[in-house]
Amino acid sequence: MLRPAGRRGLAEEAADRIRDAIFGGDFPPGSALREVDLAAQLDVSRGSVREGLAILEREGLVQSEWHRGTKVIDLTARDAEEVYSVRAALEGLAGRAAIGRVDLTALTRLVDTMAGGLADGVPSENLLALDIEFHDTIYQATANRRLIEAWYAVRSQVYLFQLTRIRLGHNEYRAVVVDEHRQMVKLLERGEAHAVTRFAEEHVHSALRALTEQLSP
Amino acid sequence: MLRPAGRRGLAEEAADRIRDAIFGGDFPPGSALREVDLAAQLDVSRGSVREGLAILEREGLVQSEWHRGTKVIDLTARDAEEVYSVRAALEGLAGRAAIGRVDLTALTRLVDTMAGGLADGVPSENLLALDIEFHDTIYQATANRRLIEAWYAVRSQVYLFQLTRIRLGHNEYRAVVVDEHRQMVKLLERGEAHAVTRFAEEHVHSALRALTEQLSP
DNA sequence: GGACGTCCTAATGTCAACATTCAGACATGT
DNA sequence: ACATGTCTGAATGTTGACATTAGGACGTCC
Repeated sequence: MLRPAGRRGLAEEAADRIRDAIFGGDFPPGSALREVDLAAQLDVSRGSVREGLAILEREGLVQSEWHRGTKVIDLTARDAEEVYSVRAALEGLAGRAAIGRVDLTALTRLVDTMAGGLADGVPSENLLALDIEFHDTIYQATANRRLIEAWYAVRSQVYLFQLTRIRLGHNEYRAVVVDEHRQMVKLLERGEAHAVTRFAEEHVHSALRALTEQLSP
Repeated sequence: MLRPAGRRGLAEEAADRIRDAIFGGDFPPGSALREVDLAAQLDVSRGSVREGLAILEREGLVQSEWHRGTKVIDLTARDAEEVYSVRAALEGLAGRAAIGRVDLTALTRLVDTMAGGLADGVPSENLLALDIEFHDTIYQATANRRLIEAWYAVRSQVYLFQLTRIRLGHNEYRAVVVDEHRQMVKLLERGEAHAVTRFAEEHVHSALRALTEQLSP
């Protein structure tokens, strides 16, 4: 009943800090991440920072070039399209595979918390955290390690894109989050694979549409 | 017209050598990859080997645990199911996105080479290399970097699984490769997204079935 | 003024020494 | 015999020094 206890190294720690800093806006898209600076700020060796940056590159949050350093990714409309088209395929598969395995009460609780927060005027960033946790729960339920890996490879990028969606698009996000996720729970409960797949994909595509409207003009 | 010239570091080099060794059977599934040994054999520092192993972990070929070293992945039926279900979703998306962009003559040439090799009694390993190149071509044509990344995250595992399919299953692979890929080209030419998606997914699932028949009994 | 070659600097790439952790062998006590 | 505690060796984790590279600043030549 006990999950294996995991120790962590400085690289994971560094990756966490840098990721949070990127989400927090300390390193805007396109900015350079210098290993020496990061090492000094985090008080770890450059080697550990390097390894941490490799983790973030795996998540697609940053990009490294030979002897040219690593930069935070850009957030162009094309990038959004790439990320969300892959995400749609993954969410479709995940939804299908999660039928009969997800803890529906846990999902409902998450949606209820979102609804409550929405009514109480909680900042959209917090709703987004619940949003992601909702999808994490589904992926975990599939117990498909490769699928979960593939999700992690876009998750941070999704997070970053959704943050800009929130920050640029006023209340558009708040207007749809709760309903869309509650609908997803309902379909998962009904258990029709085809319907779940289609809705999950549509859920992602609608997010993309909302985003591109704010990126291009 | 010129692609940017890419320099490479020792880490990529090390990753290539180790990957080839795994494919070649020098490190069977489950075996340990000791950094000191590898560093000595490759005549590079442990740091570079470490970074190379991180690359292979990104490809899903090996798995590392904190202070417990890295091992080559296992090839259980469950692992095959995980890899191929994700691959099916990706191939479906890739096929759809490649319509109208992929170089159909290049694909045809690949299939023809396969057919010729099949008739000439070329080893199945070579056919497999062409098989993978066929799919690489499709993914590249999509110009979707995230999709290509996701493909790279399963590609080496697919390679390894297909190698065991070849080595255990005598001529089952040779009997279907050419026809399936020629059919794929035909559908890509016709350009109906739904048909391409469905066939690409089925193509992967049939490979999974052939594989599980040889892994479980 | 523009094309070219030469430095110089600031960053990354590589390495070898040191620190830490794990897993098993062994001993001890009950 | 079993459980527990201790030790040890072999591996990984971490670090700081050194090597290499990219790209700009500068000067020269035409």
